[in-house]
Amino acid sequence: MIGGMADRPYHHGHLRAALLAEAERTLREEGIDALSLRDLARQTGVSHAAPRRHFADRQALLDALAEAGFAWLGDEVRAAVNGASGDYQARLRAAATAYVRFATADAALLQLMFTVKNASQPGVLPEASASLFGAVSDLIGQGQRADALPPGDPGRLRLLLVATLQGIAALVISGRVPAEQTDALVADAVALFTRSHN
Amino acid sequence: MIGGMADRPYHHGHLRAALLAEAERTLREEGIDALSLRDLARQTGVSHAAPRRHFADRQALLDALAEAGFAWLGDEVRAAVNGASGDYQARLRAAATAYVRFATADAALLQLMFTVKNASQPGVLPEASASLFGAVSDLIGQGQRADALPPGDPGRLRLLLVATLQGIAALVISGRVPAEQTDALVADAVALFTRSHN
DNA sequence: ACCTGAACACCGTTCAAGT
DNA sequence: ACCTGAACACCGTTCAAGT
Repeated sequence: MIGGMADRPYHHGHLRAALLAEAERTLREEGIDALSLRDLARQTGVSHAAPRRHFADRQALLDALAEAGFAWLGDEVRAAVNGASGDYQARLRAAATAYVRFATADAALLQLMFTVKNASQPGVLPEASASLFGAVSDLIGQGQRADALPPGDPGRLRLLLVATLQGIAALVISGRVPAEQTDALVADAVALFTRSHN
Repeated sequence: MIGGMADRPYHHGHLRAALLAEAERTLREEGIDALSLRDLARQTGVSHAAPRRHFADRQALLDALAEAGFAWLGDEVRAAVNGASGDYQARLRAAATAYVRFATADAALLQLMFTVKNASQPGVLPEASASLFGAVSDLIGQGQRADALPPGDPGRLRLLLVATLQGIAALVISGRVPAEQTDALVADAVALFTRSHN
């Protein structure tokens, strides 16, 4: 045997996780068009048909990526809220900033999360996004109890807040908002929600 | 000659327009994954290499579709504003509803408009979206003059309004907002902007 | 249970050649 | 100026077979 590299055993052992990690990197660095199952198999050192065991088709892989993305974004938003000091508006701004930062750092992933033709397993993605929506729900509840947000159906207010953050992210990603204006726009959005309530 | 159908002449004559029309239909009815240059050529009755004369590559076709989409959406929003009767809030709501209706009726096209990896011709897409942004700018100006919208930089308010509409559309398209709740969410958004100013 | 290798039907893109 | 036909290097997906 020349070269001395230990041969990978016939069974990879962590193929599913390896594929997901490699896919996330490719998605972030090169965009969704560069994401091919064959290429992923090549970079992971298995045959082109091996991924089939773990992902029924390309869409199943994309769904899994979106699912992981929701969990991750939910964690980021929660961490930003918990780590922020200051009044309610400051905490809301921290959460909003974390959201938009995630969106610009991993634009293709965010887009994947908010498109979803038809999840292979119906109900999986709504469940995954519940983590994010739950974090925002907590934040809404706090704001309404502190009279820092307008009263009314918290569910609709939550949707409206997520929509606004999502929309800002979309504008930044598409280049219609220059990167320097991002923070100001986020601050404007937060001010709009907390207007005459601080 | 059997069948009697007049043979298409060697030169199609309106190939570019025919390709765009067919592409718009496919995009709307079957989504972006079903949009292939070869299939488009087939359905238009030319060889698979013919589209190359009019669109350098697949991305150039997508850019052209996005460009047309912006012009169309701008027209829709303008028409809604002009056709609405009632106070300012009613006109703003009409515009917002037109936007979201467009988004849900042609989800894949809207997504194309707000992704844009890198337009083949830099500057073409920003120019096309100016039609939409101009319509919204007019609406913002009217609102601020009538004291129906908060004062401040109209440019930022415009971005924020577009972001909110875009975000609502994204939530509806991804199925996170049920279709029945769409109108209520749009009304909430409009109320948020005009709050304590009507 | 997990992976390989060959096969099939598609793509986008290129380019010499035809009208 | 516009379109064709063959060619190239890719895909996703399927399936019998190997370990």
